[in-house]
Amino acid sequence: MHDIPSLDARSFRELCADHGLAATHQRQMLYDVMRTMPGHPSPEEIYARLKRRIPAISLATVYKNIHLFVERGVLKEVSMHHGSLRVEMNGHPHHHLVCSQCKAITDIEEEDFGMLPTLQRLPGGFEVDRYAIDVIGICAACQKAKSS
Amino acid sequence: MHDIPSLDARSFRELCADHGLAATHQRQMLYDVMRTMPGHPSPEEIYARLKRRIPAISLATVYKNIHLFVERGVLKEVSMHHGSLRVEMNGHPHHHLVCSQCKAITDIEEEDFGMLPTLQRLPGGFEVDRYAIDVIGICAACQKAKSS
DNA sequence: CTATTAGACGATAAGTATTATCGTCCGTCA
DNA sequence: TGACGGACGATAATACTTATCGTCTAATAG
Repeated sequence: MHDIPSLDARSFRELCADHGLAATHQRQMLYDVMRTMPGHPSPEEIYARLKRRIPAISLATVYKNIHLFVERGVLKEVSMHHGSLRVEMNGHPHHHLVCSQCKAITDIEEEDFGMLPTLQRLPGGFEVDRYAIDVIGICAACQKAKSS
Repeated sequence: MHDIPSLDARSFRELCADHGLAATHQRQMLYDVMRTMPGHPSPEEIYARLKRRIPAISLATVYKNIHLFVERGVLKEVSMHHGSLRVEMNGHPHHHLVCSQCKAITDIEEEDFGMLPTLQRLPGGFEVDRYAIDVIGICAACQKAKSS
């Protein structure tokens, strides 16, 4: 178990400057809490822990700043599919093309991949069932909308 | 534009029998609506369309039956990550190991893949940014829990 | 073909997760 | 130092999903 080195205020200011964000105390603490929590905690879990450092913090601030960090490219979302329940009717093995702008999902057959990933090392005891590949990008419609 | 052949009542009954489900009218219409809607519509969108065929249908029935179909293996979820917002702190290129039971997410470095997928064919105009690979299976802890 | 019964249905209340609004406050720059 | 813009916190509002419960229907045994 090794400690995660703490990000000093100076480099946090630089990070913010690079992404056009004001370097506030709340943001630094939020970032630090996220950095030191293992796994991929939910906003609620982050909030609970952050509240221990800044009791007056609000959950809305956590959401607002996570979204802001994502918008400005400081963080990425784990998945593009977290809005609502979606299911597969397509029986063949296939994967997805996901537009990061409009979130549209298009199926793409497994045969259209020339190569499939193969895992060399796995954490002990994990039993693999299948792969799900998301190809993330910008769809034709959103590109058109952007350039206009 | 070709029509999607409609599933007749007989084969729907077989489908249900195979998965231990009662073949109700609502379920058949739900299944049929989902089958004939393009893309991956949300439960609300499915409900809206289904309501045109069965005005008395309830949104709760849509949710209940989608879940039931998923449980029994008739359908699959598009993504394992639709509970709540999760973000990435991990800077390196990496992917995820996802337990389909407990939904835990573990990072896995890109180097641990011997081969990365390559796309041969793309729908015109889609601009690829990156790949996100989920390796779906059962984690060690859930296997232990299952076997005990 | 009918009676029985488990499971399905629909209405609706409740529970999560998330976002918007708004008044106030703080840091920066003139 | 004063004005301004962005950030904050409280809270209301909204979206999404699940639970509950009384009624009804499909499966099936006779």
